[in-house]
Amino acid sequence: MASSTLSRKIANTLSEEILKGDLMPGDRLDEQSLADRFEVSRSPIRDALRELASTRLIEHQPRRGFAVAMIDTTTLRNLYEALGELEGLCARYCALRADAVQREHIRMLHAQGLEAIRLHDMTAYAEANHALHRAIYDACHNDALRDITLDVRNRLSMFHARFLFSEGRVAQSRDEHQEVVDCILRNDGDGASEAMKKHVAKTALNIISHIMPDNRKPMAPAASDDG
Amino acid sequence: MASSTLSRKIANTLSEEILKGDLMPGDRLDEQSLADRFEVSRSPIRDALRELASTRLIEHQPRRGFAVAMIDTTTLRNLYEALGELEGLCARYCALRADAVQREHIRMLHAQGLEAIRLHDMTAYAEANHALHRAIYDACHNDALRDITLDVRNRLSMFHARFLFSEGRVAQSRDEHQEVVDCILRNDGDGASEAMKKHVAKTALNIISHIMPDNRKPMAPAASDDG
DNA sequence: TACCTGTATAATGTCGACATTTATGACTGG
DNA sequence: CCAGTCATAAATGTCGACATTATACAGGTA
Repeated sequence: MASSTLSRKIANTLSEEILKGDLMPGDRLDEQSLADRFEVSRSPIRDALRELASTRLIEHQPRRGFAVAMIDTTTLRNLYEALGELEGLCARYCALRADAVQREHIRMLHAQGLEAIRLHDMTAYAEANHALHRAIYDACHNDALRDITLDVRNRLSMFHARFLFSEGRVAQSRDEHQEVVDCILRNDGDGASEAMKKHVAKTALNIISHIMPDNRKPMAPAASDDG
Repeated sequence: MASSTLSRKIANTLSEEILKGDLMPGDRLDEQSLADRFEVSRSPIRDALRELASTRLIEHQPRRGFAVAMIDTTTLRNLYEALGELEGLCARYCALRADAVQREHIRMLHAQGLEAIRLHDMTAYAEANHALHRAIYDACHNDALRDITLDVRNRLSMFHARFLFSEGRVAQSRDEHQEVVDCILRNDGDGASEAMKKHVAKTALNIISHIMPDNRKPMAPAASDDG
């Protein structure tokens, strides 16, 4: 249990808290406070923060410390545009390259999502949704592309986690997923790419439209609106 | 300029040395040696190495330190495939969105490259080449996409620097650039994307073909020395 | 001879303290 | 009452030392 280094475990903990939304964009990460909290010295804290900064979840400015990355609306739009293109590429390569096991896995994850919707289990749907996208990255047979896409998605995860589940959005998202999966299963690279790009674009529109109203502040995700 | 922190200056220095090829993939970065060399303690060295690791130019393994990233042939192919797609996207958006100043800048950089070739000044050509690609990223009007693309290109820069300038490759590259620039200047997004993807693919093929035969040190972590 | 093992060395991980700089706030002058 | 300046304080940057662990080498045994 003490196998990995302290700093890595601390980085993982902080990462989860940011992804979960416990730490909000703009929150400062005070080294001494974190050292007190984890009952270690500042050295492993510094290492953990530098490691986290590599994911761009947090930002570092010399002599001003670390803070959870602030994302303004322009950057948010750019990131979603990039994510759409990247996921489109993953979907395309996935449709063209995925092996039988991977296709079956994707089909099953989509079915799990459908079942979660039927049961109105939004937590299960969120997990299936994430797993489905992840499976498509994995099946694109390009680890570099997968990693890049995953990094962008992680940077946006705090927004996803909060705004994904508005009323009509889930049904829409389900249908979009259906189209992506259909294209992948019939080896339709162009179709999968286009369907995925549209899906991400609509997700982005949904999320940005929720955030735009209180755009005054540098974009901290406001309170969740789902139950 | 002694303004920024020690660690940032050290990171920049090391980054340049890796990009230039002074430090080769697999070279270990000993903290104490670097501390002695820069005449500082290990703390700023550690910070610099963590910062460099965020660019994936170097890798970190717990209790095993830092080393210049090793790139096996599979990863190299994947990175070039990703780079082709990313640069294709940048070229597309550039063709559709670049303003007059940016288009003129791109046209001028291409002309500089042509002039460098006429003068057989390979250093000037390398600079113009890099600046042209960089200008296309900048003109895509998506900073996130630009940063992602630049990161991938930097990870590959050490290979570019070594193998870009084989005999016939420069003329070929020049013609490919010509096509990309022509497409951009006539707002042809699809054409620019396709031309750029082809250009990167041929660059990759050229470099990989140089590396594959004499499978020298930079590559192959698993298949080490029995071949 | 080959392989396992134990020890010794050297590297990274961690710690506490000091130095430097930025930010905060009070005080004075206009 | 507001603006500017100086002083205090708190945070990050840097340092040297100790702790822990991986690596290498020597020694012994099958």
